[in-house]
Order: sequence, then structure tokens, then C-alpha cells
Amino acid sequence: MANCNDMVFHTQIASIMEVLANTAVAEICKLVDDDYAVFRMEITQSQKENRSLRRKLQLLELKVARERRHSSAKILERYRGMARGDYLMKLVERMPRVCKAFKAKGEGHLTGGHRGFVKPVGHNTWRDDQPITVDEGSGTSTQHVIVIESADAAGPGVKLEGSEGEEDPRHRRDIQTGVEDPTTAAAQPRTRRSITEVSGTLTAVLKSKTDTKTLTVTHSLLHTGHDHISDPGLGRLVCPPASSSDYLPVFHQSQRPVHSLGDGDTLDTGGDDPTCSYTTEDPEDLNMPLGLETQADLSIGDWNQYSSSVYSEGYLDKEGEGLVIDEVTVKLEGDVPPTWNADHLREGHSQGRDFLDYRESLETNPNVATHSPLHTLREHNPVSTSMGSSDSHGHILFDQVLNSNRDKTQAWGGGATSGNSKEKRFLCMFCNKGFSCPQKVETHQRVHTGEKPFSCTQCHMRFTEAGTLKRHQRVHTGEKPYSCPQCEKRFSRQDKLKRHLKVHTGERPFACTHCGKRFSERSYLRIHQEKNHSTLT
DNA sequence: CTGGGGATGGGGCCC
DNA sequence: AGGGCCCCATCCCCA
Repeated sequence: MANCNDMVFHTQIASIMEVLANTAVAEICKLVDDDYAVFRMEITQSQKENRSLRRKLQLLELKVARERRHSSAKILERYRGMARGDYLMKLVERMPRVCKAFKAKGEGHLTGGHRGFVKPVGHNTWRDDQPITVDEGSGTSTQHVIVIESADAAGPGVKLEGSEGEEDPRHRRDIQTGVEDPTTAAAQPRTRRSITEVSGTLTAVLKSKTDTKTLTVTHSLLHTGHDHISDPGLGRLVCPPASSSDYLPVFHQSQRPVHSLGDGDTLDTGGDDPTCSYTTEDPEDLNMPLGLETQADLSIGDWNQYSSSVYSEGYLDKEGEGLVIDEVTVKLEGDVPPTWNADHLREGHSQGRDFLDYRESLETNPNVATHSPLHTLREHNPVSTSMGSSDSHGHILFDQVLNSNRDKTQAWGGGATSGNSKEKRFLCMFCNKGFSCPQKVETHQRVHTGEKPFSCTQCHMRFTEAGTLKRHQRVHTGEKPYSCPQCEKRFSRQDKLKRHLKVHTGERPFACTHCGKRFSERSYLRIHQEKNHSTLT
């Protein structure tokens, strides 16, 4: 009897289990079906989007091809319209000097060793009075210096290259990294469009740190004929016209590292590139892959600071021949967040500390508007979470930043909300300063965030602006395109030449209000007043 | 030897 | 992108 009961019990249990199992299976199937339906819908949608994007891509390609043809036609027209002599002269000017040097020497190739090219900065075309140095091979080798100068450039203001030999010893660095052989240039008769070939010890154009691989990359990129030192934040956008009276705080975008390619100026060459060995039309060039080992070489400029980032860059080529989309895949090692890392602080990026301090001040200073979008930023920006404990520099910069921002705001007449606010309606979310377009705001906001997306591949320096990086690279190239018409001095920057000219003119526009002493620079006056009249001011 | 001034290099930042 | 100005640091000269 007991056995019979057990059997019945087991039978009931089994049936219940079966029912439960069936129910569970049914529910699972239902879930799977639902998910599958959703998944199918998503796939269908994605396929639709994919097709749509493909169509857009095709349209873009067609447009690009059309614009290229149009641009080429315009170039042809331009040269066709020239007198033959002018055209030939232009060709000669645009012809890479290096090729001419090699041809003159009977070496028609440019494949041996790494080569460094130095072009005068500040000009997209080669200046006539600039010698071009070719650094070939890894040791001593023949150095080709071509001095091509125009007769009209040989006025009293043009100085011989030999002047640097007499330069102040403290400028040795410039000589060491200089691109010119002073004695050579000075010794050469400066005849119109002469080509001079000089044998001598190799002049290091690029630092030894820059290895061959890096140079190879540089040249590969050069083949594109495009400037890869583009502002990652600005992208290729153009400042939109102000269309409304809204004031738009511009939020900090994710930081994307952009590295210089050694001699950034060579990137400007476009059709003037001295290698004269590439074309800008080769699609392969345009899609030059950036291999991992290559990036390891580029890590000289802190490539490895960033864990991984994949981004696409679109840019306009220099000749304006159309829109080119260049996809660069960057895959790097490490776990550092892509938007910020401790190096910003470690490497003396005081502005990163500024940002921290400023942020902290915002939290504690009742005078600072608490509705600042900064608070929103703090919720999302890795800066606020990764930097908090690393600030060991105290609060020295608090007031600097705050005063700076305050001053700027006041100087602006209360920010962009007054005056020409229609033109400058894009507000900095930190200091409320107004700018005419979002890109400018983003660049400006790096003052507050300490973001420095532009890094030099030849040193550890990082910069907030592409132009500053480009300017900085003359430190490495030794390039000094600006020469004083009164003396032998040369300068890498125009503003330095301008400042130097006061030495000759005796111009001293800054007078001390206390003693009347005059100075050529405002900073001299300030230092003077601090030292001598600090009690009066 | 020291401090002030001049000259210069270089980065930051804005236009 | 380039120009321009500011600031700071450094070196040199000279009283």
C-alpha cells in the first residue's frame, strides 16, 4: 500500500515537473522569439543604415572626383595663362631643390638613408634665400646645400648665412642643430639662382632620437601631401555663422592625441615637397596604414600615453583638390584613459593643475557661479576623477586662475553677453568668455583644462595649439627664416626679429612712470618697477 | 662679487 | 595658419 502511494506521489511529481518544464521551455522560447524579433529588427535597421551610408559615401566619392577634376582644370588654366618664362620660373621655384641637387651630382635617386628637409617656416613656399640641406645616410656624407636666391631678394637686408659663425656662444644649440653650413654659404658667391654643392661633415638636421622608422613614417605621410597636424578638436569644421542669439557653452571634447611628424613644416609642402618623389593622387598614399611598430617609434612623443583610440580624420588637402577622408587607426598599449592621464601633471603641465585648482575653487568660492557647466563636466569628464589625488602643488595657482578668469571676464565687459555678443556668442564654460565659433572656444578651453593634444615627436613637449607645436619644432630643426636686415642675426620667429629690430632703432616705447627710464619692452619696465619702485606701486 | 639692464629663446594665448 | 603680444627664464655685460 505504501508502495502504491509512493508511486502515485512520484507520478504526480513527474507530471508537475513536466508541466513546469514545458512552461519553462515555452517561456524561454517566447523570450528567444521576442529577442530574435528585436534582433532581426535591429539588423534590418542596421542594414538600412548601412545602405544609406554606402550611398552617401558613393555620392561623396563622386563629388570628390568631380572637385578634383575641377581643381585640376583650374590649376591647368592657371599655368596655361602664364607666360612661358614665368611658368618655367615657377616650375623651377616649385621644383624640389633636393632633386636638383641630386641631378647636379648625378645621383638620381633619393632612396639612401634617411633624409631630413628643412624648409623655412611661415611660408608655404620655399624662400629664395633659404638654403636647403639634405641629410643623407647615417654618418658623414656629402651635404648638398642649394642656395637659390632672387636678385630682388639680395638687397641690403639679406644677410649671408655665414653670420652664424660669429654668433654668441650661448647659441651653440642653434648651430648644432642648424640646417645651414655658415662658412659654406658665406663662401659661395651669391649669384642669381646658383646651385651650390658642398661636401663636408654632416649637419644633423634632425635629432638622433628621430630614427629611420620615424622618418619613414614622416615621408609616408608626406606622400599624402596633407597636414596631419590638425586640430583634433576643431576637426575640419568651419566656424558656422552665428544664427541666433543663444549663448552656447562649448563642452570639452574627448582628447585625441595628434603628434607632429618631426619637421612639421615639411608637411606643408604639398606640391612643393622637396622629395619630388610622390604624387598626391595615389590612393594608397592617402590610406597609408599606420602600423603598430610605427607607432612605437612615434612613442617618442608620448604615443603610449593613450590606451587605444580609433578615429577617422577627414581633411582637406593643401591644394584644395577635394575632400579626402583619411582613416588612421591607432592601437596602443597601456591602460591610461584616452582623455587624460597623469603625464599632464607630471610633466609640468601647470594648466592641468590650474584646472584642478580652479575646479576646487569653484566648489568653495561663493564668488564663482555655481551653475557653471563645469559641474556637469565633472560628472562626465575623466579629468575630474583621475586627477584629484595627484595634485600636490598646493593652492598657489588658485588665485592665479581665478584672477585670470576674473580679469578676462571683466576685460570682456562681463563676458560675451555684452558688446559684440552677436559675433561671439559661443561661451567658454569656465570663464564665460565669448568666441565667434565653437572651435575657438574649444581651443580656448584648453587654457582651463590643460588639454594639450599636440605633442612633439622629438621631445616630450605638448601643446594646446597646432601652431605652437609647429613653431616649437623649429627648435629641433634649427630653422631661422627671419634675418635681421641690420645685422647678421637670424631668428626662428618673426616676432623675435621684430623685437630685435628695436636694438637697432633704439625704440623704447615703455617709460617708467616713476623715474622716466625707458625700455624697449614692457616686461623690462615691469621688472624694473618691481625691483626699483615696488613700494610705490 | 653682485645687481640691474639688455638681448634672446621659447611657451601661452588671443586675434 | 600665421601674426603678434605677453610672460618667463637664461645668459651676458657692465657699473
